[in-house]
Amino acid sequence: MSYSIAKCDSGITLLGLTNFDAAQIFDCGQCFRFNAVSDGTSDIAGIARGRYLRVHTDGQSVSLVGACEDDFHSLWETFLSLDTDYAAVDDEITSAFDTILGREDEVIRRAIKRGSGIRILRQQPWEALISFIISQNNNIPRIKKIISALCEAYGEPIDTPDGVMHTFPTPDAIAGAGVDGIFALKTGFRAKYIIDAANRVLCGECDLDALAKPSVSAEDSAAQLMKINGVGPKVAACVNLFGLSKISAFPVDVWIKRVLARHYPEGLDYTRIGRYAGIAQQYLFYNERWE
DNA sequence: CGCCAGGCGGGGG
DNA sequence: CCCCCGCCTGGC
Repeated sequence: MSYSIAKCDSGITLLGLTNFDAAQIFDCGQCFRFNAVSDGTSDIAGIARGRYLRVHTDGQSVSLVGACEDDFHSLWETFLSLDTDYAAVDDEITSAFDTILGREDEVIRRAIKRGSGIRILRQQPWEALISFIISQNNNIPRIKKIISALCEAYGEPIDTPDGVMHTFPTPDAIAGAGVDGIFALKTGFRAKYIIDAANRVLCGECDLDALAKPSVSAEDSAAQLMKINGVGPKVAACVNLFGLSKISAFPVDVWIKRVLARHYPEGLDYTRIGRYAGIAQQYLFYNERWE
């Protein structure tokens, strides 16, 4: 999985990086704030961790446009999960499925092959929490629209090469908006959930930094998150997986239910997949969603 | 018009 | 404990 970092005219280039496909990573539904840059390139750009990131892909190499090495080590290496050996992860997932089913599983092999460029982004816990509360009973275009409106209304503006963009609003900013302010952004019945989340985070009742500690299990973390009104098992699992680095979390949504019914009619005990279950979930999801 | 979209809370059986 | 309904909104 070794790759090298080089400076280039536009930023930094990552050479020899495998298991990395920007289109898959930013289009597999884990993240709602990145989009194709509309300038003829197939670059993908957005705001993460309060900073602008633009990913350019050119054949074998991936470059982070406008980034310097310090940015890479302090932000993007972690955000993009480049410290994880996905080839090793894939092997472990494959053998876990074989063990659970007691046979060679072609379904997970195909899903891994198709989604081989996916990496789980390490998003900020607070952003993941609000994003997946908004995602419930909703579709991706509208989720993106609502989150964008939320950032424009209550985030901080930052200048980028693509114009003014906005950071994700703080719990304080969202709580200050009140239910009416959040409802005005077309969040519908989720407005009161979003405010409840902000209030619980602000008063310390929900301590996201504490939940992010590796010593806190995914189960304990989910139990804490589900005290928030509007957070059930699915949203909690997504926050664990995408915001709290708890990669064993396995969100079960309608697409995964479809996968289980169609491809594992004899049943699949996904609680036995193990420490990389969340990555397996992404492969299965991606394979089903964009079949 | 009705139905659905990456769920969840609340009520009734 | 499980099942089922309603829910904001936009797109079809």
